[in-house]
Amino acid sequence: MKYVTIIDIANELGVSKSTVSRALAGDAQNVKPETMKLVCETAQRMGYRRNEAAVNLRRQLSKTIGIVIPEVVTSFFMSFIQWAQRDLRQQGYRTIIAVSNEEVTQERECLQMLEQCRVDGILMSVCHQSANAALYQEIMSRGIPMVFFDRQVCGVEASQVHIDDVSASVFMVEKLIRSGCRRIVHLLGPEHIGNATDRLRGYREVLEKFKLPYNPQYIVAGGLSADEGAQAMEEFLQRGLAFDAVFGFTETSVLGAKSVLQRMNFRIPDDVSLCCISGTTLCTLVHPTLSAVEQPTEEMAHTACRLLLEQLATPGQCRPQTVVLHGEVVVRESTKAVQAQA
Amino acid sequence: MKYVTIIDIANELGVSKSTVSRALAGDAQNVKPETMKLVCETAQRMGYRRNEAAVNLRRQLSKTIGIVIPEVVTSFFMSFIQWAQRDLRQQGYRTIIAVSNEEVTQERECLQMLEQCRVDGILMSVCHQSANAALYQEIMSRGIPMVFFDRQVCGVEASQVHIDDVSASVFMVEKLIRSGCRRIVHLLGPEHIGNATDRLRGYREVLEKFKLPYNPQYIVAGGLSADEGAQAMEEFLQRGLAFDAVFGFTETSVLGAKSVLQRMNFRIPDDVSLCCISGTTLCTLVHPTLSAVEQPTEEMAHTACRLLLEQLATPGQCRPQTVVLHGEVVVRESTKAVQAQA
DNA sequence: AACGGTTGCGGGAACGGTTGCAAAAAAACT
DNA sequence: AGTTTTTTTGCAACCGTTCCCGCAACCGTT
Repeated sequence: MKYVTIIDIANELGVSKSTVSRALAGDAQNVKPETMKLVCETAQRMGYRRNEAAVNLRRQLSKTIGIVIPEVVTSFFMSFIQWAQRDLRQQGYRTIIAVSNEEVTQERECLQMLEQCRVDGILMSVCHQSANAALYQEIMSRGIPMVFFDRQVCGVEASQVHIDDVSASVFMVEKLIRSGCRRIVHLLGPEHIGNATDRLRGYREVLEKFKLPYNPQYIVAGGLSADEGAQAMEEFLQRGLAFDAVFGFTETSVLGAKSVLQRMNFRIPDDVSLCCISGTTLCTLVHPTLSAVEQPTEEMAHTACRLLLEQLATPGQCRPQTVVLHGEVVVRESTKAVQAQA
Repeated sequence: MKYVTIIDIANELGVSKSTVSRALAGDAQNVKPETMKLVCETAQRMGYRRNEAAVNLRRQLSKTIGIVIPEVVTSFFMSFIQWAQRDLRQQGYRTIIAVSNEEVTQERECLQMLEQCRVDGILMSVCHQSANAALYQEIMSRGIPMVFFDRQVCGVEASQVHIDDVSASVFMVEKLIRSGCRRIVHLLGPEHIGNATDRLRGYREVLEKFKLPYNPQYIVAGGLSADEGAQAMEEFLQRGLAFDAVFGFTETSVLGAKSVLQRMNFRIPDDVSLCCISGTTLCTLVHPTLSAVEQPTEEMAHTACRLLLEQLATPGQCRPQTVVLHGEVVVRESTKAVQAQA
């Protein structure tokens, strides 16, 4: 239970703790090579582990970045974290992960915890586009840079990185229409997630462009989870309306809808085309594989880290900037081929 | 960039920092109710955030548990973390998550980092059954309790919690045989994961019990990922052997195999039954839904936390204990119904 | 021998909280 | 009023590390 400290090492060797500290820090300027070697070996031998708490306290910074994500079900956030951790670690930063579980109050607790741990910066994907906006501002006003990724946040002057939801939607829905679909159901995302509005807007833009009627009956709240998606699908089926495609806010909800349809023996894509935005590897694991606008996860992580690291390097200097990435439409088996020009 | 400290609050109110500290700690014994109220309000107003580093340094403990997981692709570990976090938070513990990416050296770095952060205990799922065993021992000998979950670890005297892989295997394979399958391919897990051996043993036991021949040709190294599973499946198909079922070490590898089979128009389960151990929600999202022995994720998390918390409560007292949980066989669409008794 | 410069090291004050102990203040007894 | 008891507060040490400052030893130069 007792950890070895630099004082223990100092006593062991009959030198001062300053020397030990310098030796372990590799300060070649101020410590003789032999001493350095001796100290490091003794530290190794005695099983010394630096006490981060002491370092943080003294240095007034933690070399730690907090990452807040809304959920751990989809692989997107997990994969984002993996990329981000790699980038951050390369710059000597640790990461501490907090999950808000899509709940505003839990999100607040997460942020408070991160502040207590004196994180140097925060990468954040919000669970509500505006509910905690004031808190974000407060944190940033204390000098802790935040970069928001994936989910857009409203009314906060901060760096953001997300995909162009409108055009992602446009691309995907156009693909559907060009493949012959005319009555497209949209599984709408939760209204408190800004991206949902944009994706719906893209959907409507395409209908307009192709002079197709917009019928609100074809819009169902599909939530985020597979269960919600399944429920939404059943709800729509109740309405008894003809349809030939389902375009979903997110992967999981479409997969929920998919299982409902397959259970009712709809053929995919012959009877119904399926597609969504924000696809991950999951899309390739299901059958038929799911057409989707893929999140550029790696790029998003790189960008978010870059924006954050820039702010950390030049405190208070950087103006917030928003980077909009482009998702890649990947057509797979769940949508029909684009037909020859009519 | 400057945080408010208890000294700032003390100066503001003209009291000592001891009083502020006690007031914020809610020490009703030693501080007048009015003072307490005043201090708390001022702290609130000034935007005070306790410095965890200072507390940890003074208290010689961090109230933090480290969780090390091998990967972030499958939802199992994510979901485990979520449950564990809930239990631990209830007892006042924070969590810090580290990912070893299935690499022994990265796992060592993770553990070193956790030690530096002076975590009070570690929940761990290893990436190799024995490679870092000495390190685990060393950590535990320093008085940091570790509990190993899901993946078994060899040659270490520590608490573990995992499912009964042999009987899980037995149950699943028996189901296959009772549903009429006779030539069952097994996608073997990596040899450095102890559970793989047990699952293979279960497979063999059933064959023996039913007096079916064991043919090593039907065992293919299926790895962990979907890609590896797909590759293994193709490798097996090359052999040109007849088969009517695939039983896999894990979900993802079977899903990889599944996409290969479906691309080649095998009907599931009519031509080939599919099933695996260690299924998560993913099994219900694919089509046809996948029969599997489900991980009792929640129970495993509860148990692991309980074992760890017990050790934390009575330092050095608890003998290591191994808890073996039972997975639940969930039959879904990818396997045929069990036939009437022959 | 005296000089400035470099090198290598030790002393000690921070960093922000907690906590045992003593002292002061307030309350409750004679 | 004085005494005891209780409540409330302040003092100071401490946790492990960093880092500024100062000291001594040694160097080569004059």
